[in-house]
Amino acid sequence: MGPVKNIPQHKKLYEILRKHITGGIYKEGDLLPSENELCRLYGMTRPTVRQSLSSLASDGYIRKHQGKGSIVHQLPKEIGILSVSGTTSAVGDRNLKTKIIVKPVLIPWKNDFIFPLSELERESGCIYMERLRLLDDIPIFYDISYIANVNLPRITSRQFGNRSLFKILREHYQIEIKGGEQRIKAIPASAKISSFLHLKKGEPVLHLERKMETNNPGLFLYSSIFCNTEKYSIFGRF
Amino acid sequence: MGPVKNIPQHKKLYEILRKHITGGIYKEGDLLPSENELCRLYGMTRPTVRQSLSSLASDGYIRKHQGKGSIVHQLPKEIGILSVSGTTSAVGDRNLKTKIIVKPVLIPWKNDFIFPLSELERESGCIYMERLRLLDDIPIFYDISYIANVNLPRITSRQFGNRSLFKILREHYQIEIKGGEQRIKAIPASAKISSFLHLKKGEPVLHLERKMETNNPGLFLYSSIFCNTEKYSIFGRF
DNA sequence: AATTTTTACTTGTAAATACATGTTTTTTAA
DNA sequence: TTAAAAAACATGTATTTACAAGTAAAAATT
Repeated sequence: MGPVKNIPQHKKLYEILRKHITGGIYKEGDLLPSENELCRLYGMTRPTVRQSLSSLASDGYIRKHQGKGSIVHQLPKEIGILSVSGTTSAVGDRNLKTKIIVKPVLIPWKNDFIFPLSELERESGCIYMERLRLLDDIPIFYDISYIANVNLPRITSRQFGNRSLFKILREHYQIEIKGGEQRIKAIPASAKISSFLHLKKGEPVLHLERKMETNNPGLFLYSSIFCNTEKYSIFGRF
Repeated sequence: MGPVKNIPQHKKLYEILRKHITGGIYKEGDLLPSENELCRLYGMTRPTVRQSLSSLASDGYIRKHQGKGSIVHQLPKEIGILSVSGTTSAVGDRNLKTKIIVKPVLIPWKNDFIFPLSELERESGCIYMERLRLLDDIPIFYDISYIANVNLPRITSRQFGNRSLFKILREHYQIEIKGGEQRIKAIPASAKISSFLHLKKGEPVLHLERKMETNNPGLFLYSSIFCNTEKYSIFGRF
């Protein structure tokens, strides 16, 4: 068993309400119970409840209105930590598949890597993998992931299957994504990318370069993602 | 004079520290004064100081590390509320120009507008404008803005010049952007877009559709933005 | 009956306090 | 001299209390 962490109360309530919203118990436009009511319901004080609500608001699950209350907001569908919204209809519960193109392997970092690296990261080497993600059997994301090889024993030999990389990192290594930064560009599809994403060469592709921070300071996940945005858009809040 | 609002203390400190960071008083990697020190310096209590710091952290200006302190983080250059990072060098203090293509005019909303509209917005009509924004005389953004015509007297006759639309809304109408959502796609440049952005027709263009929330509930800004991302990337945090 | 005022309830801001937990430096002991 | 222990200091979590300000419903007034 991994180390059982003491989860703070405000995080517990955040998770409870988040699941109630994503699970449909609270629907879009619904008014959440008032802060004082949540205090009574879950035995917390108002500052604690407010911390949960403010996290939910900044993550886009609710809107707060002074004098009114907290109103549930519509959510996009999440793939990994990328949100997608369909251009014609809602993504909903569509068929989501992941295909491993290159299984995790340990390689040296490239000299001109897309983000600056720390010495420790450079020395540790790079765990590299490529994945293709499909929605309704249409390839949407071509994903190249890079992680520094620090404290991730046996990761290159793990069975990934359809499970998310993030899930494996969380469950086996207690690593959670806390946030990150990204650069976004529109580029013409290369021969390789176009074949993976079923596009013609030169057609527009969305390119994301991301650096993700984890609860382990010093450990970052990097990814270079190519998206076919013909039918779906990337959705985000700011 | 417009109504002078009581600005909360945590917001004041947020602004002070934000300006110190963007102004270079605190540089990247610097350790901010500790929470208790900030309390003494600005005569606030720790919860108030913490609220400022947590806002700065969620906006990407600092990173907090338990036991260590708050560390200043590198920032991208902001254009409007879009961040840009150069692919070759930092954007820094480059020449930024705004060119009005279509001056603000009042028109009816299109039936198939990019976002769903409330009845009040539909009835009020739409203030429409088009702008081109250049970095070092290279056109980077082609911007179409839509605002519902509610409580914005004389806006169509105002002189915009180089001033930001956001600045005018803030200074003359006390309207501030609180956040929003966006859809991102890569599309081929149309004839019109390609001529504005100095690209060939069909070349990849980044397309953003944004809905921005304001401090006036019910009032939203909408924009459709086309970006030339050949030399610059859109930068964001998540 | 319609309008205005009051009241109750909502979230927002802020202070004072306490203890937990992670990090760094200093002190102490081997 | 080195290594372990303690202290000092950082942020994290949580409670209690108080009042401000926005909203909506109830009550009073016209």
